[in-house]
Amino acid sequence: MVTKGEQTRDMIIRQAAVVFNSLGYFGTSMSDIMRETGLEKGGIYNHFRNKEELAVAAFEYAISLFSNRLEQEFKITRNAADRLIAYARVFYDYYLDPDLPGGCPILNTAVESDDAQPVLREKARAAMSELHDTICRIIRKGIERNEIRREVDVESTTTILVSMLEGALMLSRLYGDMSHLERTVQHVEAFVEENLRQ
Amino acid sequence: MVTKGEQTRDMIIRQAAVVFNSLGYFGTSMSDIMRETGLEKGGIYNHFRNKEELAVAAFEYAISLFSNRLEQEFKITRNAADRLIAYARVFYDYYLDPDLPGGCPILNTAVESDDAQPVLREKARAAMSELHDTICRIIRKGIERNEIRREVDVESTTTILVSMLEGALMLSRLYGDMSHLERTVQHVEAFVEENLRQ
Amino acid sequence: MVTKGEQTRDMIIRQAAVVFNSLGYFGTSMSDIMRETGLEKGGIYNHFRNKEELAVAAFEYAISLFSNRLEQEFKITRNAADRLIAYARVFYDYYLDPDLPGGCPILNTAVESDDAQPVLREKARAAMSELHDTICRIIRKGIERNEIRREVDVESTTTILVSMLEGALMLSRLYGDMSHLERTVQHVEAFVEENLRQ
Amino acid sequence: MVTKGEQTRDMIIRQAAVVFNSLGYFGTSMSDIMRETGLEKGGIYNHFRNKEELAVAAFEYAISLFSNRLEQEFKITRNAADRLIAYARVFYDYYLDPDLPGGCPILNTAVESDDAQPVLREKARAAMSELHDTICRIIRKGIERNEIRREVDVESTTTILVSMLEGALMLSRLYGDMSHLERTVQHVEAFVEENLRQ
DNA sequence: ACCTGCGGGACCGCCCGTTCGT
DNA sequence: ACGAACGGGCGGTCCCGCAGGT
Repeated sequence: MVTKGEQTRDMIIRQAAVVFNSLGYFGTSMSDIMRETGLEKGGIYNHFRNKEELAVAAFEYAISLFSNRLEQEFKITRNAADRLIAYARVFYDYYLDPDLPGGCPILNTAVESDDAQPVLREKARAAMSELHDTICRIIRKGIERNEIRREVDVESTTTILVSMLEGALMLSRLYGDMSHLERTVQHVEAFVEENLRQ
Repeated sequence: MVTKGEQTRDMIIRQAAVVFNSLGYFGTSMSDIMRETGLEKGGIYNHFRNKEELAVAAFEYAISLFSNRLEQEFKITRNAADRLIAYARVFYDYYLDPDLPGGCPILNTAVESDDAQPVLREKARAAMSELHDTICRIIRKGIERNEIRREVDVESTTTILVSMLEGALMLSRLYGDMSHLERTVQHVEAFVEENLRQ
Repeated sequence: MVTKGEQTRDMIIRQAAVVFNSLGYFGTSMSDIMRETGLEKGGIYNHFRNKEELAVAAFEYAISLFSNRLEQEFKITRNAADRLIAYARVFYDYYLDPDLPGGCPILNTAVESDDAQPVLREKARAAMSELHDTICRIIRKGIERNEIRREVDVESTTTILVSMLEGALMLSRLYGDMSHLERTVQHVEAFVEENLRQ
Repeated sequence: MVTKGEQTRDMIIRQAAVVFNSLGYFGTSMSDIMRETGLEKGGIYNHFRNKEELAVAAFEYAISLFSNRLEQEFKITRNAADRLIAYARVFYDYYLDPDLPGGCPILNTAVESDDAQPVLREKARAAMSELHDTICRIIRKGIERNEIRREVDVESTTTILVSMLEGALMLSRLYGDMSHLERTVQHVEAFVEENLRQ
């Protein structure tokens, strides 16, 4: 059973995720959250001890949205090489129709959180590692299943794929121009076919 | 002749660039700048109308530092294919020994500045375009000089190179682990030799 | 029911009215209000969006105090000619035992508020118009009731009475010498008897 | 001989008088004076020890302008009764074509200066006394010369005349409506003819 | 001798994140 | 869940002294 309080908490998280991902941790004030949720300060602080705790919850929610997209894609894509292409396309689709405005939450948090925000930084690391590991696992499984060439350097390829798409999403968002992501997806497709697929 | 005021102004910019690139625009307070410069508020606001004007000056200074590195590298590298590799290595070197702590100022500013910071956003766009155009020009000249293959898609290749290295620098910084940049540089080297070099 | 917040808000207004009427809008700092109310900045800004909003509320409170005095006098004075004399005496009494130190709030605000303080200026205009209209109405009713001579110029007489007493209060306050108001009240009495009373 | 320095000092005073009379002592910043004079801070502080000293000089200059007007009128008006009317008309003319925007400097200073501005307050008192004494002297001389009735109360009449016109100028300025001063001048004319003139 | 403008530091009005009584 | 109160920090402006150049 879901209590009223949990519903409110979830609503706050959903709304806060939008604001935090758009304006950043420092750029977002609790007043912004108040406006967006329609709650008073006390109502929010009832559910979260402080701004950071809320930001962490919102970040994890944002990550879960993106992960769900990936899972969804991977459900309908069994071949490892295809999955890597699907992964690239998820970034492209995410740009066109994002769950949250403001770009990739992991990159946003990684860039903004410094030594003064260790908790968020750690969360960003964990989320990025999760993404990295997912790609690694796909490649490794692909090698096992003879869908991907045996000589491929798993770690290195993963780094390339992740870097490229994070960078391309950032570029497309900076210019409001999807062509950067478009080209990157095409490049990933060619790269997979020429260098990875068995 | 350089007046005392200009010297002070430059000093403020240099110190501010460090802080802004580490903590971000919102994360940086004027008190941080005061502490770093050793000046009082009045002393700083004598040279800059407001925080944004200082941030813009600091950003432009940060960009100039990175550009100088690139130029320096390009001075000792004539071949276009070698220049692209040199470009990748500049990111790697920048990570190991950065002019400013905090990573790539362009990416930082691109990620943090939203619709509420239009001036900084535009500056980030301009700086990124400058970088993009530099790479484009190298490839195009390489094609003219028969150093790079005729069939190479200039724009697309540039997007890939820029995305990959911005993304890789972000990854290496997030983990404090240079291996991401290392692998990316190796990948760029291979990519240049196999796909670009004539 | 009166909430705690309303009580506090009223208290702030009462205290602020004292300070604003003494030191003026610019001369009063929020720290002055803090000291007087015993509240912290946040406690005050909870109830008023900004200094101007507080100043307006304080001004309206100050006006209401003076209006109450007038009403009180007019309750016990039915004859129009007597009421005009009572009106003059209210200024005299107000000097001797003011609700707020600092003189006439309307004159203070009229003099200090310029084009940069349009809201306060408008409030001062409205309050002065209210006062003017009150005197006008008394004279007009007095003419209807044959208490005041038919040939009296209502508007002109009102202007004279208002000007004279505002000016006299200012003079008495400038010198700390009630004789200016004393003489003016005597003059009003003579003026009413010789020129106005039927 | 007038040195360059004295010229500059006078120019500063003239410009400052405009600003101080418009915005008040607190409402005027030294930057306002800088903008108006075109001088730098040091250039101003060379001639005046601090803001207050400048304000005092500007006030005295403003007073002198008004006094000159009065003197001018009194030069061409020998009869005492006529002089009192002329005095009223000077206020009217001053409203229509002021030497300085912002109304009567004496009233402005009297209203704004409180216990925190003892020097300005004293200057305002002195200037008002000067005006008061001038009117007193006219009436007294008028009595001596049989231009004004013997039984007139000099002090009281002066207070009435001064109060009325200061008040009326304030009213006309508050509303931007000269009719208040117009009526007051007419009333003074009638008052002089009926009550004062021999 | 005179002016310029740099730098200081207190203070401004305001908003922040937070606590706690209701 | 509200909203009053907190207290400190925000970006920014103030007035002013003083070193240094002409």
